[in-house]
This record gives sequence, C-alpha cells and structure tokens, in this order.
Amino acid sequence: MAAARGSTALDRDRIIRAAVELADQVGAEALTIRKLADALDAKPMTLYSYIDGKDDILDGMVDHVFAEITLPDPGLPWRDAVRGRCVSARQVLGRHTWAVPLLESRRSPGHATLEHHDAMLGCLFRGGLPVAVVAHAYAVLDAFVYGFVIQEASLPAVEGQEMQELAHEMAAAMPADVFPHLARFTVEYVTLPSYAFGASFDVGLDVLLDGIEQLAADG
Amino acid sequence: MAAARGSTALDRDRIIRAAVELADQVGAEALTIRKLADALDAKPMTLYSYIDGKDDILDGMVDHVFAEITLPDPGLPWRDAVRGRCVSARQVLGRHTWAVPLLESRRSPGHATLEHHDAMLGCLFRGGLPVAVVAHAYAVLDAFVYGFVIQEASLPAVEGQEMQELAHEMAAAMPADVFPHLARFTVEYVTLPSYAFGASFDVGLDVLLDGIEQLAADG
DNA sequence: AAATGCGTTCGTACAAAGTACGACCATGCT
DNA sequence: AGCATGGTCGTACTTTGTACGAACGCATTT
Repeated sequence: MAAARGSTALDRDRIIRAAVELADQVGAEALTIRKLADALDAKPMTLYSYIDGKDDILDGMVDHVFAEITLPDPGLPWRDAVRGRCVSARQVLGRHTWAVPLLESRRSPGHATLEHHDAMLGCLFRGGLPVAVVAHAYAVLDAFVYGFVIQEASLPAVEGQEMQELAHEMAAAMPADVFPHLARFTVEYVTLPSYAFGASFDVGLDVLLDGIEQLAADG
Repeated sequence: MAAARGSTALDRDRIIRAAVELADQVGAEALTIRKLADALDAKPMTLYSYIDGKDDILDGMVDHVFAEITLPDPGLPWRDAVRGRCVSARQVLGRHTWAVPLLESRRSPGHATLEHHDAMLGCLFRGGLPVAVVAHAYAVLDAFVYGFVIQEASLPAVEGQEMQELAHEMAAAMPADVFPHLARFTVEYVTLPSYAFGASFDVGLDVLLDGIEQLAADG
C-alpha cells in the first residue's frame, strides 16, 4: 500500500499539482499522461484511478490556477481590491502561461473558479455599483487581463537586455520601406533601454478602473 | 497533371484556406492532416509538398485570419479608424475562435500580420499621439480585444433565447448559500431578456479609447 | 527519339500519445 | 480459510504527425 520511493500516496490533488508543475516546465502541449506519470513515479494507467481522462486533468489545472489568484480584499475600497486581484491574476497567469488558452476550451468550472468569481462580484456589489456596471466591469477587466497575458506570453522577450538585443535585430531586419511605421516604432521606442511592454498593463488597468468609476457615477 | 474531381490545383494558399474552413467547423484541436487532406481530395503526404509541417499550416492560418481583419481606414480620424478595426477584429476572431489561443503559440508572424500591425501603428502616428501613448494604446486595445473574444468563445451561449434558458438552469443549480453573489448576479441580471454579454465590448472599447485620448492630451 | 532529371503524388510504416481491458496483488471482512 | 474490493499496471488498440522512397508525368538535353 505504501508507495515506494519517498513519494506520498497518489490522489487527485497531487496529480493536478504535478501536472501544473510539469506544464510550467514543458508547456501544455507537451504535457502527456506518460510524462506526468513518470514525474509521479507511477505508470500511466495508474492515474486513471483518480482522474477521469486527460480533460479532467486540464479542468483541474485551470481550477488550481484560479485558486492561486489572490481574492479581492474585502477590507479595501472596491477599486483597490479589484486592482489588487487583477495584478495578482496577471502575475499568476504569467507564471502559468499555458493556462490562458485553456480557459477558453474548458467547459466545467471548478470550485475555486466559482469561488473566485463570486468574490469578485461580491466586491463590486459591495462597492455599490449598479448591476449593469458590475457586469461590464467584470467582463471588461477580465478581458483586459487575459488578453494582456496572452500578448506577454507571445512575446519572445519583454524587457531588459535581452529585449533590447532582440529589438535591434528586428529593427535591422525590418524592411523600412514595406513596414515604415513598424520600423519607426521599433527604432524609436522598442529599442530604448527603458522600454517595457509590461508597463502598459498598469496604464490600461487604471484607464479601465477610471472608466468603470465614471460609469457608476453616471449610472 | 490536372487534378481529378472539380478541384483546382493544390497550392499553399488553397491548403491554408481549407484548413481555416475546417477549423471553423471542427475546431483547431480536431484539425488533422488527414481530415484536411480529405477535404482537399488529396492524400495526407501530398500536402507536404506545399507546406512545411503542421506548424507551417497553423502559422498560415493565423496570418490568414489577420488578413480578414479590416485595416484602420486612413481617411478617418484615428479614433474612429481604430474603433472600426477593433470591431472588425472582434468579429473576425469571433468567426474563428480557434485563432485566439493560436496567436499565443505562433512564433513567426506572416506578411498580413505585419501589414496589419503596420497599419495600426500608422493610424495612431497620424493621429499625432506620442510614441509612448501609441505603444500603450496598441498593447491595451489588443489585449482587450483578444481577451474579450476568448471570453465570448468560452461562453456556452451569449444572448437570446438560448442564453436565457441556460441562465435559468444555472440560477436553479447555483447554491445561493455557497456563491451568493454569483447567484444574485445570475438571477438579477443574466436571466433578463435584455442581457447580452457582447454589449460590454462597446463599453470597454469606448472606455479605453477615451482613456487613450486623455493620455495623449496630457502629453 | 531516348535519356535524364525534377517536381508532384502517395503507399507504407514508424513513433508518440490517450486510454480500454483485464490480470495481479494486498488488504480487510465474513 | 475464502472472498470481495480497490489500487496498480502490462498489453494492446487507435489516432495522430510525418519520414522514406517508389511511381509517374513533363521538360530539357543529348
């Protein structure tokens, strides 16, 4: 009964956690039952006693990621609370970039996911926003966060030394006569040492929060 | 030499177009070389004369989708032009929901993709926005569009009769003591006949455009 | 005209992956 | 002791991408 190797007994949660870790390392496409089993010191078929096929694992992984995101702090004004959870969401999804595309395909939200959504709505309600504004705020903020993370993930580099080198390469390779504005943008902005794609996150987030406050005030 | 069946001769473009069509019907995960070959009245291996593995097809598909998006109209004020292209982008990506997750994983942007980005930057530059604001505007708007499409795609229904029925089911199944705010939100808002998730798109888009104008004005 | 070569097509086959099936085995209950 | 139960996993089937090389048609060279 006691598992060999120093490993703890297998259970669904341990499998999910190992899957998340593996996906962090090799990406979601490269996550296979066989590798996962290896990582758990088990054989592929053994996992099937605890999980209901690969889709079940993916569902569990998404839920696990949601659980990592800090919930909006109920003690804070709604704006600060929401801001905090959006920043956290970006961080977490940035750690698990494979998760964002998965959010799309998963059909059955887990407990942590629902919990999370509930907390967000509660925060907005407590802020006194009208229902319609709550709905828009929710949709719009999450769209922004998801989309931003997708973009960050698709960038080969995001800032710093590596980014600069890459930007210079790109600038050199970019045919300025075919894509003049792209070329200009790269040379005039992306190659600057101060360039950081991520800076746009705070800008966009604050614009949205301002806008939502405005909607609530007009409402 | 002339292909049998009424089909035109094979070439890369025709393969990509068929792939897009197939993905629209069966989804990106279910897109296989074999099915694609069938759709083209060819055998799997035949495709490899024109394309360089499946990844090449995926790259081509992404580029094809970009080509479908209406470019910002150079004759319009930047705000209207950008707005128009964002609306178009949402429509196009909504038609090809499989494309959004793909944007993340693809590494080599095609010609249409670059063309598209160039046009967007050109539009913003012509509007007289400072480079930094252009960068933020670009990042923030695309984040919003991508993220919104992802969310729309993950919803089982989005509005209308079907949505209402589903919302009622959800409301009935939702344990109000565990997820009170989610329950309230569903009952008070989602079940309304007027509910339409998509309405938040315009709200968010205008908030962002307002914010960008403001950034530009502040210098 | 014959030979040569090149581009296209595709039959075959292999490797990787998900997972159904059923055998094996330790545990605990009667 | 005998038996049921639940976890483990060896085996094997299916689906996928794609390497390999044979077959074929056309054009160019000799």
